[in-house]
Amino acid sequence: EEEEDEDEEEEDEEEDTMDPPLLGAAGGAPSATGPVETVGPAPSVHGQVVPAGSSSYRVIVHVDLDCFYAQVEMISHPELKGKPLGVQQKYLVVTCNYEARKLGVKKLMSVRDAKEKCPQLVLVNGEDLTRYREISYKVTELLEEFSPVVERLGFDENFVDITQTVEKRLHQLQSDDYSVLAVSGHVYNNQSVNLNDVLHVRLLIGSQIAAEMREAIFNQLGLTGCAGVASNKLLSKLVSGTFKPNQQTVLMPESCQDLIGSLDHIKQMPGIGYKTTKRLESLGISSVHDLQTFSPEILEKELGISVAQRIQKFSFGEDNSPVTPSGPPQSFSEEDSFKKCSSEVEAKKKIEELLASLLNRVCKDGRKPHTIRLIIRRFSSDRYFNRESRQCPIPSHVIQKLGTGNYDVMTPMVDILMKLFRNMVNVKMPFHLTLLSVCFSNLKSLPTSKKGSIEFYLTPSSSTTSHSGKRTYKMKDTHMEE
DNA sequence: TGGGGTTAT
DNA sequence: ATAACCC
Repeated sequence: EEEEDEDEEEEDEEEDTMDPPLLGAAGGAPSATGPVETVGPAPSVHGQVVPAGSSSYRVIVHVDLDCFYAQVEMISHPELKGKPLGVQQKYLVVTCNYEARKLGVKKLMSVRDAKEKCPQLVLVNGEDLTRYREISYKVTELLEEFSPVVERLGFDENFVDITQTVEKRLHQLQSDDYSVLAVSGHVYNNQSVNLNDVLHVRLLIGSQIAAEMREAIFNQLGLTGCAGVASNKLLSKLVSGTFKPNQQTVLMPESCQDLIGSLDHIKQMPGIGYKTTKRLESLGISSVHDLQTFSPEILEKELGISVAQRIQKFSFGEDNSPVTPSGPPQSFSEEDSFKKCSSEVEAKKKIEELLASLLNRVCKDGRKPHTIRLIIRRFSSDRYFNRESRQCPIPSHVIQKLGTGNYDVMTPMVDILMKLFRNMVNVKMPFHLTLLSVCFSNLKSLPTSKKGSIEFYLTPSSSTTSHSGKRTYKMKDTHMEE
């Protein structure tokens, strides 16, 4: 076994080669599907330039770690391996390993039910996400070595656009190498692979890269997971779950209709959530086929043009959304839920705890938040959606003290948060909260070099030009000092 | 029903 | 600031 030199990807323009349309008109789709998967105005994301007018197909891999929190806990506590293990947050088992699943424990099962089903179940507390978050980002960083285009979805899933990586390998191949090409992992539907079909060959190479990704994640981090390889995010995500722990599946275009047809309810379509499902059901739409054949005009009226067009495309397996590199997080938050919090001092204590953890995290990140938000949940039988929030800019003198351990940044921050609190909660009246959360957002990098420096925050002003002939600048909106 | 995240309006 | 979506 020799090292494959993975090396970097450059601005190599691997375009041309007019290819057949992506999805064959398989499976009697009644509505006009149009040119499938053409990306109109060339989205140029990280060098994924799509020449205007050329048909574009992509190779996307969805990587989905197996019961992630449970795996992390088994790495931290090897003595737990082999035992049925659940990760607990408050009175919920949020995930569990496969030993526990065999014994009937399900994700998001209450601790009571889980213990009843499985008395030997070992529970560990998973309310502190620090380790999960750290390892989650290690996985993302590892995947970024294969292609810089990696989008996170939660802590345990990533999309990777490996179109360019595949192209590079394809062009490195000699024609007589084709005979040694073999798919890695499962092929959806057991469909046969045609080595004369350029799309098949690209997806096949994609399956090999997916296998290398999973190998790297296992060798370097000790984690197992699934992968799905397909021509867009929707399909890669759907296909990754077909063989479940620690296996991978590639979808050839001809099996697309079978894949989406395998869903027994539209709710299983990623992107169609609780609310949309309810509205679709009120229209009599419950299966993928219902959605495919429903009048687009009526759908647009009910859901708005944006959602309607997007999800109706989903029903045909079409999804032109790009893999958007996540980069560093847009926000940091800490939350805690509880049975009851009904006094201001009690709330202040909890807020101080949340804030202390957050300050720690934000300090390690290096960037500085410019916005702070407080979120509450009031007690109500009304089940879900009862969160309210208030946010405000962080005063610049507080921001500056952020990195420096010397100064007390807690006090001014707590003062701000308590003002936000009193803005939402009338403390002179009885109240009953069940959740508090603090969020830092609007993160900005420190002014480091030229580009990160003063000019970054100023925008050229045409209205005024100084007599010296030098350009003058205006402040770019909000909270800046000096 | 936890403790997080994202984008769109 | 909220509403929708994702895990």
